[in-house]
Parts: sequence; C-alpha cells; structure tokens
Amino acid sequence: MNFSKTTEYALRILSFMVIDEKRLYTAKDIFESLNIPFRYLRKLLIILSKSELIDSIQGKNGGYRISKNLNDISLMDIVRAVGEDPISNHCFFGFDNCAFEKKCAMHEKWDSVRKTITTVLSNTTLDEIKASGPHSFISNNSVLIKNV
Amino acid sequence: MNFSKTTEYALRILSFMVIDEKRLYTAKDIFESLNIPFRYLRKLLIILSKSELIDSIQGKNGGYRISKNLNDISLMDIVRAVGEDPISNHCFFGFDNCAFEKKCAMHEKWDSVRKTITTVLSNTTLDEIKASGPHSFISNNSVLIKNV
DNA sequence: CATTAATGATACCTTTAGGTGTTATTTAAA
DNA sequence: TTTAAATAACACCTAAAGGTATCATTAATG
Ligand code: SF4
Ligand code: SF4
Repeated sequence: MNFSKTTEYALRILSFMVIDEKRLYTAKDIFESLNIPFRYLRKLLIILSKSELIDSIQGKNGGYRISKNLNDISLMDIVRAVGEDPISNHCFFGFDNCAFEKKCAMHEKWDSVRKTITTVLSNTTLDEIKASGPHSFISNNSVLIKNV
Repeated sequence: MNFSKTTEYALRILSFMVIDEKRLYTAKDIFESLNIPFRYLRKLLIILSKSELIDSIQGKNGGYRISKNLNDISLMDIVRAVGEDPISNHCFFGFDNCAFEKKCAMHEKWDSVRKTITTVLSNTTLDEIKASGPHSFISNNSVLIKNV
C-alpha cells in the first residue's frame, strides 16, 4: 500500500528536473542530488526517455531534459510511465470476479478512495510541483548522500 | 499501490468467517470457499491466530473461530495482523529525511489521502462487513475454484 | 490405546522487484 | 581522427514476497 521504489524514484527524478526544466541534466547530475542507486537511476532514465516524458541527448555533453510543458505532465503520467497502475485493484479484497448483485460494505468506500488518489495524481502537474518551492527536501537528501 | 496478496487474503479470510462468527472453520472449509492456495492459507491462519484475531483449536474436530466481538475487529487490525502498515510512507516521494521548512505541493495532499485510508480501515469493523450482505462475492469466487 | 483429522513448525522452492556489471554506441572537442 | 564523456543495451545478481513440501503435535473417538 505504497508506491514501489521505482515509482518513487521516477517521481523524484522529474520533480528534481523541474527545478530548471530547460536544463540538460546528466545521470551524474541527478545522482548527486537524489538518493537513487546510480545504475538503477540510469535504467530508469532510459525508461522515462522512452516514455516521451524526457528527451535524451546521446554523446559527449549529452543528458536528459524534460520534453513537454510542465502543465502537460501529471504525476499520473509519471507513475504510469514506469509501469505502475495506482490502485489497479477495483475490488478491495482483490477479487477479479465479484458479481456484486449486492455490493459489500467496502465497495463504495474503496471506490471513493481510489477516485481520490486518481484525482490527486491526475490533477497535480509538474508546474505545481515547481511552484511549490525551493525543494528543500531534495537538497536535504543530497546532503545525506554526500555523507555516505 | 495495492495491498499485498497476503493482506488481501487475510481480509478475505476474516470477512468469510464473519458469516457465522461463532462457527469453527477448518482450513479446508475456508479453502473451499476462498481463492487462496491451501498451504499458504494454512500459514496465514497460524499468523492470524497468533495475532489474537482468531482462536485455533487443535486436534481432531479442530479449526479456527473469530475470537472477539465483531465490532472490536477493524479492517486495520486485520491489515496490521499480517504485518502490513498501510501507507506507511509519510512522504509522497518516499523520503525519510525531508526537513520541509517549506512543504512541497504534495505534502498536504498526500497527508489527506493517507488519513482517508487510515480512517476507512480503522472505522470499518467486521460487524459492518457482516451486515453488508449475503457475500455473493465469496460464493461466486468459490464457484470459480470448483471449476479448476 | 491406536487411529484419524485437525493445527504447528520448519525448511525449501519460485517469481518478481530492485540493483549491479560489462560492453557497445553516440557525439563533442582536442 | 582520436579521445573522452555521455547514453543504450543486455546480462546477471540479490532480497523479499508468494507458495510448496514434509514432518511433528494435538486431541476426539472407536
Ligand atoms: S462488492 Fe465487495 S467484494 Fe465485490 S467487488 Fe466490490 S469490494 Fe469487491
Ligand atoms: S514536503 Fe514533500 S518531500 Fe517533504 S516530506 Fe512532505 S511530501 Fe515529502
């Protein structure tokens, strides 16, 4: 009942790149500011670039850059880009084949939870993340890394 | 962003046993009505009985029975009994050490999602599950099993 | 008191998510 | 045109969740 590490990483990466959305970031740049194992980060960057959320520039002086307007990238887009389908289970109990002629006590309640999460993720775009501040959380975390 | 299989199984087990809360169910009884691999189900029943949500009676004619009043067992209790801590990550991005002198755009939003889920799980008790019907979802699912 | 039908304990197997290592390719620039 | 600095591809390793197998223990009952 949490996002996978992979999804969290993807969300961190884009939220970090948003600090300067026109800048070309190398994997090394991102590694130095976020708490993500380097080679795994590399792998994720390839996935994200294939998903069209970021462009990749190969060769010397290459790197990655956000490829769309910030208000065209929602958190849902990011979550989906790495293959997670948030709250994919329609049924609270995980049943695939509930007939629900009579819905159980959890049906409506859980449906409402799912809608809430879906709405938050879909309605929050990267421009809102960017606007929300100096990203103290990221610099704090990078200090932790440098101490390791 | 879903419950683990284990948690779903636990929720199904208790929601099934609630149909007759005074009855002693054998693992076989439960297996025949729920879509849970038999040996894994056995393992979970042992965990649940250690967690005091159900009593186990050993020996011939033994089995399991709900051990408390239905309104004293919340869905949260069940989730916790199998070791899952729903939405344990306080931070949307999974950071352990965010200073948040200035909170990011997701902080309040995610906090609210977490509270919603926690509240639903804590406030729904087994008596409400019991009251919610003839459990058509379970019998439907057991038909599926019998066809396999 | 042996049998039988149930749970308990423990160890092992399988699949998947997360993470690492190595080599190939691309491209700017000396 | 060679070198260096970047990404791309692919294979492999590790840890955790999910699932299986075997044997031990308990207790009712003929
Ligand atoms: S009615 Fe209950 S069991 Fe059926 S799909 Fe809805 S939540 Fe699941
Ligand atoms: S402010 Fe943002 S980054 Fe910091 S703990 Fe809250 S959600 Fe996480």
